[in-house]
Order: sequence, then C-alpha cells, then structure tokens
Amino acid sequence: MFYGSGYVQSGKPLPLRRNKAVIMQRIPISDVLKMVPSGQQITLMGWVRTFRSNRFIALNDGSSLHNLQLVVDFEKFDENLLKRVTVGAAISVKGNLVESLGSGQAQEVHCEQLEILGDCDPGEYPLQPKKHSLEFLRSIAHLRFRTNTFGAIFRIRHQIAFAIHEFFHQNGFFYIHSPIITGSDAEGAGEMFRVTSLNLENPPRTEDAQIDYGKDFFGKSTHLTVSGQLEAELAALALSKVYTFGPTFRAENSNTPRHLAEFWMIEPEVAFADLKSNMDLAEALLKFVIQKVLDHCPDDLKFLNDREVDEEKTKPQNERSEMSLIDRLKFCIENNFERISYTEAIEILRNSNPNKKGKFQYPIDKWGADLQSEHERFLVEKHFKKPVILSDYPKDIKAFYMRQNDDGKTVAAMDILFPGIGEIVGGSQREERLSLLEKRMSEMHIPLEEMGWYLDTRKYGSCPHAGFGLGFERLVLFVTGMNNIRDVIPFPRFPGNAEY
RNA sequence: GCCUCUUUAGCUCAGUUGGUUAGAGCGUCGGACUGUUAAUCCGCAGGUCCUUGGUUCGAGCCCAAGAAGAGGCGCCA
Repeated sequence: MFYGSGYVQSGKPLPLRRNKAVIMQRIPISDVLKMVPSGQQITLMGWVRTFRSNRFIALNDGSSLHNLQLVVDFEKFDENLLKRVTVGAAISVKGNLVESLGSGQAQEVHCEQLEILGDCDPGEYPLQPKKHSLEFLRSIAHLRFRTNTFGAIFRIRHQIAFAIHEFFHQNGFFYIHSPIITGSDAEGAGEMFRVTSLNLENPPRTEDAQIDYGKDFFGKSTHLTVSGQLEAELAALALSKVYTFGPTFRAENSNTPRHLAEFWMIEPEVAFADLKSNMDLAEALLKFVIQKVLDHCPDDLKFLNDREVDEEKTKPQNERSEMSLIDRLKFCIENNFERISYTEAIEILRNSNPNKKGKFQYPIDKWGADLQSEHERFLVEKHFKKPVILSDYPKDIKAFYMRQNDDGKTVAAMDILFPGIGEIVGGSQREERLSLLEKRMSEMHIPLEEMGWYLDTRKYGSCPHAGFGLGFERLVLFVTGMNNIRDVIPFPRFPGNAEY
C-alpha cells in the first residue's frame, strides 16, 4: 500500500488522473468525484461515516463535504474484518471506480482490498450518524472536525484566509509579520496578557518592593499583542501598502458569541490614503473574499445554507432571516455598502420608531453618545438592511491615533457594521501631523516617552495614511452563517476555557 | 463583570398538582435481513434526575447556596 500522494512542486497543477487505468497512490475523494468512472483501480483512505446493510461504507477523507460510497461484497471478506468497519474508523481501500447502481450518488467503488488503519470503538466514540447540538460538539472540539458542519466551516475558513492573501497580493500589498510579543503597553486596545519568564512564586523585587521587570526575559515588562496596527504604520510609511494577518490577544472578560480572547485580525495600512480610500479598500476586500468563497466552496456553502434553513424552521416567523445565507452573500456583493456619518446616524436613530416609543434600552438624545449594539443593529438590520459604513465619530469616543477633522470635534474614523455580526471592521485615517498627535496623546494620557519609535514616523517624512482592522473570525461568522464565534475557530479561547 | 434561561440514559428530549418501580427517539450491544442513502425489523442493557444543604410522612418537581452551559448587555474585531 502506498501512503501519501503526489504534490504540486513546479507551480504547474498535477495532471488529472481520470484516465489512468491503475492509480497506486491514495487519491483524495474530492478528486475522485471529478473522475469519469470506468472501472479504474484506485486507492482511498479515510474515515467511515456509516456502514449500511453490511455492504455500503460511506467514506469521508475531509477533502470534500461529500462521502464516497464503497461497496463490499460481504461474502468475500472476513466477518471479523467487517465488524471493525465502525463509525469513525480509519480505513484504506483498493477497488474499482464504477457508475453507481444506486440513485444517491453518481459513482461508487467496488472494494477488492480493505485494511483497517485505526479502529474506533463504537461504544465510546461520541459522534453518531445523526444531528448533534453545536454545544455538545463544542465540548468535543478535538473531534468536531469529523462532522459535516465543521468540515464545511474549516474548509471555508481556509478559503477566506487564502482569498485575503490573494486580494492583497494582487493589489500590490506586502505581508508584514507584526510581533506577537510587544513591549509597548500603550496601544490602547484593551486589557493585555502579560508575557513573563519570571518565577511568579518569588519574583525579583526592586528596592521599593515592586516586581522588577528589568530582570525579566526581555529586560522590561512585555505583553501579547492587542493589535499590529502601530507596527504596520511604520512599515506602510516605507513600503506604501502593507497588511498584517496574525493572532491577537485580548484579556477582556468578554462573554459573548462575538468575542474571543485569541483571535486573528487583518490590518492593512496604506500610505498616501485618506478615509474614503480606506472605505473603498475595505469594501473591495470584503466583496472579493465573499465572491471567492461563492466560487470555490459551493457545496460547503449549500450545506451550511440548508442547515440554517432547517434551524430557522424551529424559530418563530419574526425571528427568521429574511434571506438565506447564499442570498445574503450575493446581496452583499451586488450592493454598495451604505455610507453615512455618525452625525447622520444619530439623526436617523433619534427620529426612529423604537427611539420615539422608548424601545431602546439606551435612548438616543444627544450628539456625542457612543452607539450601543441595539442602535447598530437597528441601522443595519432594520433601517438600511445592508452593510453600513459609519464614519466621522466624535473624537472623545475614539482612539488617540485617529486623524482630527477640521470641525474640531470629530475624527476620520470608520466602522463597518454587518447584519448579525455588528462591527466587523474598525479603521481610520491616521493623524499624521506631529503636533496634533502629541497634543491628543497628552490629553488622553498616553506616555509620549514610550512612543518615540511611533512618533518618529511623524517627524521623518510623515504623510497621510489610513488603515483598518478586520476581525477574521467575524468575517468567517458572516460567510458561514454561524451564530457563535467559538464555532468558527478550531480551538476557541475565552474566559475560563483553554481546553485542548 | 451584570441580567435572564437551562442542567434528567452515550446524544436529543418528555416527565401532570410534590405521591408506588423516572420514560421516548436515536446510538451501543445481541439477533434477523441484505442495493442501502442518518437502511429497516425484533430484543437486551443502560440513570449520583449537576452538586451541597433545607422544607416535607414523601422531592426529578418546592426553597437556598454553589458549579457548568446558553442567550442578552458592556468592552471590541
């Protein structure tokens, strides 16, 4: 038996092996489904999904949502061998690919050899050929990859990640690896996880009994990054167009279906760009990625689409989505995102029915209030019914690095709000004027002396520039139609949970 | 961190007003069948009713505290 497979090495795709009479190497099921069945002998390896009638094995190898039907003539195989063909078992099969006699599939493999690679005790294996709740699957995250739902999610997650790199590469961006361990604690994006190699039982102390981080590994206090933005800005002010795509850590005690303690974020940063071009970039990126998933993952999307339709049937009419998953994705590509200012949004909200009738938990009365998620949801899901880009927020509710507008009270910030997700992108044109930036940092008690490396970009050839952060898992949530962010990352980290 | 809800068999759930021995479907196991599509049919087994304490003649059910999970809110991406 041959293990492994041929790999693309020269940049040219492997020739399709559909016409070869005998294929000795393992062939992925996704490839088999493209072959014309003509009795060719093939070798398959995968995991058993079901074994029906002591004759039909549904085999899945993760290369595709679809199973391949294997047919065994039980009289030709040892009874004790067939007894080990249980749900979840890993098997290797050699047989002939033929047109299926049954109606559920186009082709099937008539087995000549069958080998158990790994047994799976059916009394203990938690996955059954039935629908499991997402909560239960979350409790066995190490095995949930084996389900149709999570197989589809993680194949799509890959496609999204790949499309993001593809988009930036095609548009002349350079991929920058911003540091994961940071010595800067002034990024201002939330609580941070400390990184230390000190002995926590008995740390070194300074003369005034404080913990002496000067003796720590890096000679100073360090943390896991909460954003690669500041580093990306440094790179953009030399390479013009850059992006980061890496893990990000927030030690916030957030318990919601939209937050993780460890998540992945995409942060493009562009020199010689203003807020409008920042919006154009974000909108183009999101549409490109969604189109790629529609093009490359039709089966997985269809499965998640139908799954959602089934789920919705159990809900009351008024809580159901107006559009199916695939329709939502197409709608998102075909329509321009609504672009309005914070000030316009406040006017819409102030005059809205829920506000007049006192339905909002936080009523909108005056300009300057931060928008609550109920307000964002109203704008996106009820008023505009499409993605909304909100811009030019009051400076007092936004970060220090955002460029101050001429009105003296707003900054060139923009958030993109998606239905069902809320904020998926947060960005801004950056303050490139040194004196204004320093003044704002002082007002917000950001220690200037620690940020000299950042301020240097404003001293030496500063220029207008802009960028944003895109929450990768939030994008995966939208594209897959899932509801809980813990279901779109393989091993979710959240307060009280770092299992696996 | 705050609020609400949930916790009964491996999984998904039902369990009446507090009353005898806590049920169903699916799965497992045993058997039958053999071109099935989460195969079908027959049968067996399977329970710390989340934990602790309380009320009561009697608690899966009522009360209190705690734990775990989910949803809403805040922080944000």
